Amino acid sequence: MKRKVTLKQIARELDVSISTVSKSLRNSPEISEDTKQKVQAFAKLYNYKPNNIALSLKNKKTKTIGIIIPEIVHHFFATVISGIEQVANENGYNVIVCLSDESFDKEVINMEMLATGSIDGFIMSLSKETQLKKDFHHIVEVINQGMPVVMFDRITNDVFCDKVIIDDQMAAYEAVDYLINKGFKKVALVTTVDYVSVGKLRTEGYLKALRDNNMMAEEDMIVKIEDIDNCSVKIERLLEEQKPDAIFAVNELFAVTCIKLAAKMGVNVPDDLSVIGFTDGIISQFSSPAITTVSQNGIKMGRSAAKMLIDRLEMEEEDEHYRTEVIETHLVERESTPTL
Amino acid sequence: MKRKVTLKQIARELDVSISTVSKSLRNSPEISEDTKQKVQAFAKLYNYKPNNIALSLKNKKTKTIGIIIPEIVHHFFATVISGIEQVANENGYNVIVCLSDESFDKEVINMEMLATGSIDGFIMSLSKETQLKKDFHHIVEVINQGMPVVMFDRITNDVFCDKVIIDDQMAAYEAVDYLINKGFKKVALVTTVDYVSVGKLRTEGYLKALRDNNMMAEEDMIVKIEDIDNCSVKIERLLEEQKPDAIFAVNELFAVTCIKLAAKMGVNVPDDLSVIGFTDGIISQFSSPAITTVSQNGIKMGRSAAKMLIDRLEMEEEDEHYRTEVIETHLVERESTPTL
DNA sequence: TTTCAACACGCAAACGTTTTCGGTAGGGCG
DNA sequence: CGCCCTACCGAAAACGTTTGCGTGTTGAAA
Repeated sequence: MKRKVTLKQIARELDVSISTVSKSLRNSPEISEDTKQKVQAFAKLYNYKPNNIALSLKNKKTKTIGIIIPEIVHHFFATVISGIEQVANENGYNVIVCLSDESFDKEVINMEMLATGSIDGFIMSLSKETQLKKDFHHIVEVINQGMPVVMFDRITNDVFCDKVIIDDQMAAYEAVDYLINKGFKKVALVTTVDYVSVGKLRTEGYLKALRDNNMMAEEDMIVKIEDIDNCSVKIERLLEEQKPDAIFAVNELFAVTCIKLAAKMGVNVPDDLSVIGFTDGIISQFSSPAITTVSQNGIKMGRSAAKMLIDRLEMEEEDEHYRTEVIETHLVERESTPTL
Repeated sequence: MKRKVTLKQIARELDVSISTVSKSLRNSPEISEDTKQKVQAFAKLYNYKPNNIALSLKNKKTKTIGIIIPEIVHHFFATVISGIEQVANENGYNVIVCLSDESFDKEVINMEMLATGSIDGFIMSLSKETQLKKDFHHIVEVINQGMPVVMFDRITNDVFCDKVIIDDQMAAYEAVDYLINKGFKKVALVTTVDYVSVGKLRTEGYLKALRDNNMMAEEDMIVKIEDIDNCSVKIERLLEEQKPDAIFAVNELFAVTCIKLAAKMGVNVPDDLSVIGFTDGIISQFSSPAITTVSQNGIKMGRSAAKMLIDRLEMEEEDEHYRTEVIETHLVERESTPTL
């Protein structure tokens, strides 16, 4: 087992100074061709690679991006990471991933852990608990220390930083408008509790679409789901008592759950009921029927977030002007809505 | 904006030496209570946290685990990361994730990038291209440099290191045996090309199950899929010409594709055809019908891999004795096989 | 022969820690 | 008064780099 070789070892071996070795390897004109050749050959032979940690310490930059997201077993977040990783890779950055598990405390701990030198900047999406508590001091703190933060999807307006989002309200609006234009009169909404920012925005889009089409929003046509594991009763009650002819669900899990429950009650999708989901993930693609959905391009969001962060990291004088990029969405029509 | 404070700054401010500050913060008995109090108060006030990079350089350990996997937008790999992250977190480690994108070159580059000091050890699953080329020099190299590697799922026997796998052959055997015991006579196999190690093992399990039940394996009952995007014709031909009464698919994507194609041809699952998949992911759970599948516990694999790696990292004298842990699987019975 | 530039290289600082070793001052004791 | 011990603190090395600057040698020009 040959351990990693350092400048010092090469220097000792070749009987020159450390700086001579370093300069030779970086092809400095200060060093004679002779010496350079010798050093470079030796370095190649022993497969010398400069130590990243030492470089990080010296340069005060780690070339590493910290990602903090609620969970990773989740199609959307996985695609975002994928997008981030692409751009990071193209620019010589690594990504270090931390999971908040929807917990405020874990989010704080992870941020503090990474903020002490491990990374150059953050890309993050808020945990539910953080959105509920509205406590963002940990984020403000790292920003004040001069570390750039880019937030995506689950963001807050209480923190000034770069952001990447979709227009949740508009996207929901268009989906619901689409249903209404298809002639549906009783469009229900299956959404999250209000403190989840994106859920709230999508709910607002639903309401606005109804209003603009002169339709009344009815309390009973809206179900808010706190916990996916026991939401069946609420949805079943909706289907039974209200008999909606269309449902807009704010994520694909809700959408597929609606379809499954409907099927169990003998309600056929799309013949008796149309369903539109949100987020074009695996479920929407492979469930039967395949689900019409608002596509939210995670790769693009990730790429965009990474680009914004790296741009900010690599500009010389810092810019107090933060940007919010809005990624466009579009409706993917599949089998859960009428085809004509 | 207040930048991060260092020992040196505290020392200057309090007019003591750097070492006094360091010792005070670590509660050394060498320092008087008075001074300790003063320093600790000051440090707390300015929210001092030791710089990770400097610590890494000094201690020659980064408390970071490198993960290299083929892709992340993939339920199984996401669950494995999740498991790794759990154990890593419990032990004060961070994880840095690199994607090989099924490319040999990217796998090599990523490994070399991380191997130069950024991490303490690897957890990885081989890319398809690497399995095809059978070139593992990059892995052997980092191991020879004294950096521990744990391989999971897509492994090779050509490298000596810790491994975490499932018994692919046995799991496949049991699934096929299950089908045969249900009375099915024409059990087809939808698998990958041979160089994917897990695919090959599952194929062998299928063949062995047939043999042990005195059934002939027929060439025409086996389809090997190279590229998921245009596999329809092969599967349709299988369904049409062979009319199998059961299919064992080596992953859930193949399974759901079979079901969808069957449905299009008027073949009902499970009435006319039974299907068993592999990997209990989102697709299996939410497709209609929900798919009976061999469950491969990604969380457990990830946890196990992380534990093996950290154990090895934290033991004082190094152990040349490598372990291979086999995670148990079990069949999750759902709607794509007969219920009685 | 002296002087000066150019060339080739080494020294040392710096990044932020931790830790070993050494040093100083004061007090107690003989 | 002298010695030693203890309590407290600082200097410096070490981790592996990069780089500005100083220095020595050489050759050529004066």
